[in-house]
Amino acid sequence: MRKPCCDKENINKGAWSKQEDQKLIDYIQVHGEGCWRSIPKAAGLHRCGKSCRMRWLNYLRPGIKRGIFAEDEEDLIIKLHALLGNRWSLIAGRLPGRTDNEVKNYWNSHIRRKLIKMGIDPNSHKPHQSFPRPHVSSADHQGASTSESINNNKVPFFNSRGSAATDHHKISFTKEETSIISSPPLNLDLTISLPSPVEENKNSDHESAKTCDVDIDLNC
DNA sequence: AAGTTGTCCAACCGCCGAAGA
DNA sequence: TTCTTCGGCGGTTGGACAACT
Repeated sequence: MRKPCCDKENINKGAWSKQEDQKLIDYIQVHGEGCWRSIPKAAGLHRCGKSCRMRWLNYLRPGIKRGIFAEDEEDLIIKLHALLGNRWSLIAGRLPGRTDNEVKNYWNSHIRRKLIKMGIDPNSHKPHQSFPRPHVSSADHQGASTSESINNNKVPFFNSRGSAATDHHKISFTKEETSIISSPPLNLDLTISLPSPVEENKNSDHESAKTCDVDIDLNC
């Protein structure tokens, strides 16, 4: 039996009060982030260390962007989810100021539903077999790349507005992410363009770099 | 106006992997 | 090598509020 992360006695639960927030902010501003287990006691909070960490990282940390997601953020979440699955921390890492919790909530409450409505399986990002395919008029998928990807039996990325995405995101991935993307079980049906010779040279100059750039052709 | 249902989102829970003893 | 501790992550819950009947 695993020990609880903290003593359940004398531990506050539920919403944080302003005083608690202030205590945590004050403590971290002075001492910095550190041993979360010891922070509650040191800061005079009757909270679990994990709870303090969650509160700080998701709400109190400077630079947190609150409020509704922009269209491009939403589109990026969909695309990243298609690539990474439910790796909310990785996805959030690509959205400056957004937290994994927020991205996860937004996915579950908005995007998931929207995709289902569109007849797209939110897990596989492919048209759901039990759903009727959304009717797409010929005007809806103009552009060679869209029909091309369909002809190539590739599943187009749909953006959050119900149309095929037409932008061209350049996304930089860490080595870990790249290995996730390229691992066989994930059939992600990506169209990845080859780097230009200039970029190739640039990359070879920085072989030790921790990230590599993958141009994902999201034109559908 | 009151009751019911749906939605949102902050917070909790439990599991996992890394690090250290 | 094994055990313990801790931080981090993703899934889930439950309260607050809005929309609907």
